[in-house]
Parts: sequence; C-alpha cells; structure tokens
Amino acid sequence: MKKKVTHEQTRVLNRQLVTKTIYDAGEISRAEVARVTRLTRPTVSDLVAELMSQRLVVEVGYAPSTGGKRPMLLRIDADAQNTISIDLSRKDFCGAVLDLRGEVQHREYRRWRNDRPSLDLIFELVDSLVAAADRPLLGIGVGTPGLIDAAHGVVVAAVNQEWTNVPLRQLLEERYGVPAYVANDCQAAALGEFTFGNVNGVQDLVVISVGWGIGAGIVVNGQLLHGTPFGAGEIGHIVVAENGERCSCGGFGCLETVSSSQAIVRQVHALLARRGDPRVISPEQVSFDRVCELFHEGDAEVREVVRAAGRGLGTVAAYLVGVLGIYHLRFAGQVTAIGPFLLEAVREEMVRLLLPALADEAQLEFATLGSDIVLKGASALVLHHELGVL
Amino acid sequence: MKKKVTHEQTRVLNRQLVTKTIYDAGEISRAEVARVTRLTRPTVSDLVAELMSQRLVVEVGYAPSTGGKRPMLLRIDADAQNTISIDLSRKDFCGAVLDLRGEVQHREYRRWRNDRPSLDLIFELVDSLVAAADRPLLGIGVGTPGLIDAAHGVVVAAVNQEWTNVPLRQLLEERYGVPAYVANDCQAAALGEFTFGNVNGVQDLVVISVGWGIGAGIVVNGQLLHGTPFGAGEIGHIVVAENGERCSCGGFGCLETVSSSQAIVRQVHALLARRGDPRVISPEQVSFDRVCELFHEGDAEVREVVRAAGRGLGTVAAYLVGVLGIYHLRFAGQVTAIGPFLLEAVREEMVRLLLPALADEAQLEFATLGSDIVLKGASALVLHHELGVL
DNA sequence: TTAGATAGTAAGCTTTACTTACAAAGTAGT
DNA sequence: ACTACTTTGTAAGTAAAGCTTACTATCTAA
Repeated sequence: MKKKVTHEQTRVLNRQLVTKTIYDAGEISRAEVARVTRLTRPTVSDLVAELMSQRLVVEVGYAPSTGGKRPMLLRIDADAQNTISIDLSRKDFCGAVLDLRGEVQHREYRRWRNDRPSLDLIFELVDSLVAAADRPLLGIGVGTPGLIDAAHGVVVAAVNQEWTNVPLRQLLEERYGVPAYVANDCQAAALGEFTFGNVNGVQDLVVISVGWGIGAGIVVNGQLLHGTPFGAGEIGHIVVAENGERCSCGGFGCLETVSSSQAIVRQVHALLARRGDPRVISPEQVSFDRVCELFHEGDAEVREVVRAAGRGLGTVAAYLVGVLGIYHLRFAGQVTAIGPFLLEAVREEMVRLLLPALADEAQLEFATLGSDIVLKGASALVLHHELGVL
Repeated sequence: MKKKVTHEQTRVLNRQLVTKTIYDAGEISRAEVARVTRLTRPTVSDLVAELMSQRLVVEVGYAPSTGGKRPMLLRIDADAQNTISIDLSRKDFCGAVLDLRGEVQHREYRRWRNDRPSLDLIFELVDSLVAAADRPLLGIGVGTPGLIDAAHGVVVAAVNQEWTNVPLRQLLEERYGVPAYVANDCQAAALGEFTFGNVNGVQDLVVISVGWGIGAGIVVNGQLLHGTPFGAGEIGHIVVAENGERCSCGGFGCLETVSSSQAIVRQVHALLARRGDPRVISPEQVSFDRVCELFHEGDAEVREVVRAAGRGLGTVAAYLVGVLGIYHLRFAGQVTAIGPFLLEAVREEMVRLLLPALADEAQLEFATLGSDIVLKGASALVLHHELGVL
C-alpha cells in the first residue's frame, strides 16, 4: 500500500541521502556532497548541521584548495553510536554491540535452558548488551530462523514451532525505547554481506547460507526481497535428488538432505561405518570439522559426498540465476571451510542446467564475513533503515 | 542510486496517491479520500481540483448523507485520455489505442517486411495510432521480446540479434513528445494481468507466458522485478529434461524444447508421422490449434505430450514458488487453450518438488486477459508510471 | 596586487501540506 | 418546526523545507 508524503519524510530522505553520500565517500566536503546529491549547498549545510548536532558527522580538517577557499572535510563518526545485534540461529543465542562500521565491539552468548528458546533469554541478553554499550543506541537488529513478517517485525513461525506470531519488534521497542528490526537469519546474512562484504558497485546479490539448514537471502536493487506470505529464499526443502533420503519435513531428497552440514556429516558417518573405520561409533563423533579434515586429506569417498552436496546447491543456484537474472552468488556458513572444490561442484551443475554463457557469467564466491555474518547483517538492517546507508 | 526529494516530487506522489485511491474505489468523495490516504481534506481538495482541471477526474453526483452534508462523488474519467500500446512479440507488430481502463479502442497490425523487423515499421504503426486516438495521449508503452533495460527504455538485445542497444524510449519520446516506457513482453504481460486481471488484494504474482518462447514476469509487492543485467524471468533455457532434445540455443532439454507451443507441435507431428497418420505431412501442417483439437478428442499420446509439457513448466514453477515465496501463478499464451489438464500436470510436478503444504497453497490459474495481455500490460506500464495507479 | 574561483553561510522566497475556522447542508431528538 | 449535532467542502493563514540570491572568507594564479 502506498502512503502519503509529508515534509518530514522529505527531510528524512534527504538526510539519509547526505548520510549515505558521506558514508560512501569516507571523507567529503559539504560542497562536494551538494554536487553529488544535486541538493543545494545551503540545504546540505543545514542537513549536515543536524547530523553534527547528533555527533554522527564530524569535521576532520581542511582539504587542499582547488582554486578557492579550502573545503572542510566531513566524515561519519563510526564510534558515535552503537547498534545491538542478536543472532538466534543457534541453540546458543549470540548478541553483540557493534559500531557503525559493523565491527563487533563486545559479544555475549546465552545458551538455551532446558533445550528451549525463550523470550526471557533474549531480554536477559539484550539487557546485558545495553549495559555494555558505551554510546547512544541507534537501534536493535535481530536475525532469526523461521518465517518472519519483516514489515512488522513479527516472528510468524519459528522452525521449532515454539513461537508463533511473536511481535518481537514491538516487544523490543517498548522495552528499550529504540527502533528494532527483525529479519530471517539468512536474509540478514545477505544484507550483511551486501553492506560490509566489499561488493563494489553491485546492486544485486544472492547469499546462500549452508549450515544445519539451508536458506537464501536475496538482495535486488540494494533491497532485501522479503517475500510474502511464505518468505523468499526458503530453499531448504526443494527436492534436488531423485529417490533421495527422507527429510525431517516428511519429503524425500530435499536440498537439506543432500547439502546441509548435517547431511554431509551423516553421509560421511555412514561411509566410515561401512568401512568399519574404528575411529567412529556414533554420528555425534563425526563433527563437520572432522569431515573437513578427511576431505583435505584427500579421502576420495568423502570428496564424492562433498561433490554431491555442491551439485545439490548448484541445482538451486542455477534456478536462482535463471529466474532472477542475478549472477552474484556467495555461499556462507560452515561449508565455506571446504573451499573452492565446493564452488567447482556448484558450477558443474549450473553449467549442466543453464546456458553455458550464463553459467560462466555467474560469479561464485564465499561470503567474506565469516561466523559474524548474521550479527553484522542484523546491524546492517538497522543502518539501512535508520541511516539509509544504501 | 538514491535521489534527492523535492517539493515537486512530494506533490507528484501525493497526486498519484489520490488518483490511485479514486481509481481503486471507483466512486468516492473527497472526504473519504482524505480519510483513506490520511491527507487532510484541504490538501485532497486542492489535488482533486488539479486532477479535475486535467479532466482526469469528474464529479458524478451526490451520495446519500451519512449524518451531515451529502458527499460529492468523484470518479476517474477513463475516457479522458488515451494510451498507445505496442506489442512486438510477433512477426506481425500489433499496436492499439486504449482507454484508461485498459480497454482496446482501436487496433492495427504491421507485418514484417522481408522477414525483418525495423524501427520504421514501429514509427509507421505509432503514427497511425496517434492519428486514430481521439483523446490527449498519456503515454506510449512497448512490450517487446529480448533483453530490455527498462530503467532507460533501451532494447539491449533482441532475440533475433537484429537490434542491440536501441534507445527506443528516447526515440519515441522525441518523436511523439509524450512519455514512453519499454519492457520485456513477458514482464509487461505480468504487469497487465496484475493491473487488470482481477487479482483482489494480491501484491505478488508470477505470470508465465508460454507461446513460441517461454518467459516469466514477476510482480513483487506491486512492482515488476526487472533484473539486471540479464533480466528476471528468462526461464526458457533452463534445463528441465535429462537427455532432452537439442535446443536452438545449443543446449539440450531446455524448457522451450519441452513446453513451448512449437515444441508441443513438433512432438505431436513426430507422433502422427510415426503412426503413419495420413492427415499430416510437414510440421507446418500441424498447427497448435490442431493439437488442441486432438487433445480434446482424447488422443492418449497427445495427452502425454501435453502432460510432459505441463510437468516441465511445473519444474520451473516449483522453483519460482520455492525461491521467491510467491504463490500466485498464472499461465498465459497459446497453451491456455489446453485447459485445466495442463494446470494439473504443472501441480503434479510441483507436489513432487516442494513441501506438499507449499504446493497445495500455490494457486495455479490461467491469465484472464487473453491475446491482448501484452498490449494491456504495456498500457499498465504507462498508467503505473504516469498516474501511479498502484 | 588584483582578478577570479571555491566554500560556506545568511536572509528571504516558493512550494506544499497542515491548522483553524466557517459556511452549507444534512440528521435526529424534542 | 426548532435546536443541536454531523459531515462535507472551502478559505485563509501557518509551518516545514528546499531553493535563490547575495555575501564573506579564503585560496590560486597572473
């Protein structure tokens, strides 16, 4: 639904435009901002004064003259404010205080009690983080698995079905008095990679997160594709294997039964058991780290398992490229430890399913943000909405 | 890239908001518009006065009182202006003059000369349509196959490679002095169906056009997904058949070799030839209409061909639903003549590839606009941009 | 030393939506 | 029928925010 436009919104948008211009430039003068944004110099001066009164922008000294009065350079003070991020994607809730560059300043964990998540645990975590933050808070960002109504910040359904229709955004905003934003963890990860992952000039990006589960986050034209009512990027239970294994969802051959870290571990365990390998008794004893070791040792059968996992991802990747016309793909999560071999397997399958010209054009990489990707993404969520940084 | 906001833009957006509100309501009073849009009554009065001076809105009489002065009802005068639409998807360029309801008032064709398209042919067609229009022109919309840079209205590459980087929008705007918009034909079709196809309250829709080629148009949150740099919805050459037939693109088993109208005709022809059916000699003599006849006569082998075509579409549809989380799908183009049997085949494959709950939720229908879908879509393109009707 | 260029600011203008107030025209209760 | 109250639509003035014009402070270059 469209909405009316007021003067106040005009101001907010232009302030965001100036903020973004300074953010992107690093250091820039008022006059240059005016040229770039096509706002007039007086307007820019006025907006900058507002940002400086919030300590968000600081003057950092004169640049050399270009034929007249020397320009005073402006910079975003990334230490002026903090954001708080929460990553609920593991049984060990993780939260952090970050600066405006998306750098983690302080980090805490809260493990589920009685093997169940609870809102109280989140509040306990955020309480502690609020106390740890030493700057004014810009906002709180949350990345969580499950189906999220991002527009209203409501957790419509979490995977474990413990939570339904929890108005998390509202709860956080009321309790802490700052803006809060909630998104699916994979979508947050994609936004994080897009914002902080050195994607020079790229406006469209898909990030496929592969860990316990598998999900995709899609950034189109610099914006997250949310998808209603089911959520975009819910690719874990698309069938990619004919006559595949039974999945926890009830289906057979879902992507998660082929390519998730657990699926890989399970298959490698079966492999070792079949060999009668004395090193292994239960699946719990074959960790993903151990699989990576075996893989890097060059175990041929393990490589085949990994290759199959990569091709499963390739199937979905091919459709993402074909359907959306986006050709920047990055993979995040535990499987990044496997390395380039995985990407080759992905591409192998893409070449089979797409026009070769298209498949060649696709850029397959690993995400650069590591295990903090969801935290940084949740922070990016706040930065995007509050500062309009892209 | 973000842009600055001016007072003028504020005005434009609020005028569009009022226009859309009246358009959607059919008949509505100023006071009611103010309540719906949350603009104030004086502002609405002012904007309505502007729209009335353009004859775009007219007063149509009093409604009964609801406890006070009777409200004066307003309506969009759909005959106040015309749009011109061009459909370049066949070797017989089609153009039309439409009213603001998207109804075709006048239609003309221009057949390719020497089996080649040409810009002159377009200009000739539009010249004639401009002369035929009896109202002021709101704008010109074009739906054309190929890769389109919709933001700039440039035909980056047409399928037949005759055209590359043709700045069609600019050419039309300079020649006719009215706004012009260019989009891919399948995307235009999707926007047309979204705008005029009775999608009550739905904000996300995928339209899959199946004719000579196959393409999808994706509407997310009321907006067309354009996709850069390759274009979204280019699904014709995704591989859906293992060991499939050779495609004109060089690949094997592309969707177009399985599910396009030509593919169906070709397979039915092969079938009849194998049978030694005396009715058929060359593929040209087996038209798609003839295939439909045979299908409706209940020819079992023809049904199997159609079923395979449906399942090919189902594969891609499953990924569209899975990846985008959009569950309204409509099919357009020649294959609509086949009827519900096709949709059943599509769903059959979707059930196999998706969580059954998801596949059940998917709404599969045929588009309602028939063969004018691209024309109406091109018109919708103009309405969306100029009037902000959605 | 001077002419010209550039950066930043100050004061007033313009656009546009909002506020307040009011007239016109209806309903409902007495 | 009269009064009190609602609702619609408009008029006049106010407020927000970007724009225009003009000015000062510097700096470069001839």
